[in-house]
Amino acid sequence: MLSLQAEICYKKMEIVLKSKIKEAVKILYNSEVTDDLIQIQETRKDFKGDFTLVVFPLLRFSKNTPENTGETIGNYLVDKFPAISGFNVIKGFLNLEISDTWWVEYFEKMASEKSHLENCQVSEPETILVEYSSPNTNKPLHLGHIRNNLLGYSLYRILSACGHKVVKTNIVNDRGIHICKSMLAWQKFGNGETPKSSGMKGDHLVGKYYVLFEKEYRVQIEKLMLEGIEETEAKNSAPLMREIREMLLKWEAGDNEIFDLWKMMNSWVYAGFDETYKKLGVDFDKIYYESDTYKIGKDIVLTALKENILYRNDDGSIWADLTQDGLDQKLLLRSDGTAVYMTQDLGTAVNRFNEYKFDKNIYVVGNEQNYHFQVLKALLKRMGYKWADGLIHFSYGMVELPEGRMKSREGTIVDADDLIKEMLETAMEVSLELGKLSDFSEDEKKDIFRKIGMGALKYYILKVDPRKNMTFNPVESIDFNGNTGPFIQYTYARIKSVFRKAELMGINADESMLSETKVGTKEIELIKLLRKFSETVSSAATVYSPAIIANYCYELSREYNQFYHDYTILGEGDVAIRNFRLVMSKVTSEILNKGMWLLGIEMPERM
RNA sequence: GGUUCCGUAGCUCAGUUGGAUAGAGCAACAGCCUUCUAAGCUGUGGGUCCCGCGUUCGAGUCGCGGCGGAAUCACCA
Repeated sequence: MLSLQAEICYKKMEIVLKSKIKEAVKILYNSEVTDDLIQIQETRKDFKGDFTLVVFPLLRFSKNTPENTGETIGNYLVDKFPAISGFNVIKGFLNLEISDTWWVEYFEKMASEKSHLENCQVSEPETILVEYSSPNTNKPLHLGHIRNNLLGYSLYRILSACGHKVVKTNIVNDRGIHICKSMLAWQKFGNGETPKSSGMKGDHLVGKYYVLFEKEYRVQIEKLMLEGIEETEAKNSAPLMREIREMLLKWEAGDNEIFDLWKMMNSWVYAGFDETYKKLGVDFDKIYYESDTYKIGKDIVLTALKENILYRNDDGSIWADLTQDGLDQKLLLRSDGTAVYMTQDLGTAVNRFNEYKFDKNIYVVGNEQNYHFQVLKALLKRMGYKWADGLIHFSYGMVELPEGRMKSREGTIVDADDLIKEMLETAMEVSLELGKLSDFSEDEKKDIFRKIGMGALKYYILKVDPRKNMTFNPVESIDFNGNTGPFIQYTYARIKSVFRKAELMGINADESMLSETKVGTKEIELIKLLRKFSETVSSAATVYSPAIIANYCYELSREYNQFYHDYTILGEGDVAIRNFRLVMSKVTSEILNKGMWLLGIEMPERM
């Protein structure tokens, strides 16, 4: 065992360095420095050293050149701090070299950790609701929903990993005028078609009638316009529009026939959604239905009206005036008394707070709804709900195709089920071509194809900064080389393969035997990268970005693959070095596995 | 028009609280499998970080002004 000073906290070398530098400035220049002036960063790869102190901010104390200041502080640190084995100064940068001994001891502790998430735990865990998916029950899920679901689910795992109590919720938009559209079309043109009779997945069947409604509605509008009626008027007075308005009224009045129809068609859709969710590997702890919460919303609106927070228009509609908040007038109840989107969201939020007393309620919803959530928060605050500060709109960017936006009218919507199917097929084709799985059973193979195909899809979407709009290129998405999910899975499978062979040779990775080894620079590079895992997870949780973890896993895989290529592990004659490399491989595989797990991506043992 | 977000290599994307010579992948070209999985590794070429001004010892990063793009401002959700 090596003996290092107890004060060297293995978790945060930077913190120790900071205090040492503070001490140095005090003794050398007789000055007190504040923390923000001590800037420590990792040394860039093309320079010698491990940590770098930027000396520019300290010049005001040293009253000397950057070079001399760096030199003086460097000498002091090497003298007083055994973990620092040397230093060099380039321009205003003091590059500190940490001794190999320190790195090895540090790595030994890391290797003994079980989850590698020990350092991510927050001191004050919160109750956090994550709402994601929020489908409409009138059409199947598409590519946009996939991004939503993957982000929401990953966010859940990341926040949970940091110690928060996270509740996955889904709000199903199962009521409203748009739902009536597919119902009406089915009633008129369906001839009693069911998922069973047609063999169609329920959500797709309902979606078919929604599209049919839009088509017929369009025809009516155009006909009216030919008769010289203006477009807005035509849209309002088209017979189909009148009919769905009536239907919505009947629905809100609880009309039996309409209600039964609604229940039946929704049950078809839910069966379809469940299948897709299962394939995506996402689930929910609590599902809310707008049909339950819109009434609460209505009550809230009427109460607020009495309190003069809202106002009633001449036609009976109820509005909020948010111009003082820099927003506009917002309709909350239609003149016929039916609810709108905002009405139910008010109800849902209040309902949820009463149920969970959450610290945060994160809405994973596209950035096209930024305005909606601004209004929602402003409204709730105005109504006196203090917890509204805890509402967070996790606003992610749109998914576009290389040709531009997906448009239902042009039939460019990428269907979730189709896409998943395609990914799995491609994974199968590529795998079979490489022919590495010939000794596997059909079921085992299928499972591996699924992991690879879904891994590729999930990684492709999650590696992009969630806030940014992204382009989904179908050709690129099924590429398994380079910065892709399968690349990371492959790295993992490779390590697993090494361990299978090691077992046959009767070799074990022994974490307790690391200290006596002499390590190479490549090993230390890897240790440095492995060390960054927990801080990567922490910052992913802070800024709500699975992409940070995705890119970290990629970087780690690249680094490991270089190592794997350049050095032999099991063939190494020096037992201590062989063991060191084995332990390092083991930790790498554990961290890759955990990192990808946080993204909701499964890792195959072989591929 | 108002508000919000975005603009980095041919394409898709990284780029920590402002730090050193801006990085990957894809695509193109040239190499590396009798040795732990070549879904890998190495190399070459590729940049006015949209433009301008400002703050700073230092700006892709911060501020202001342009230009370009997206979203939104519905009795749709």
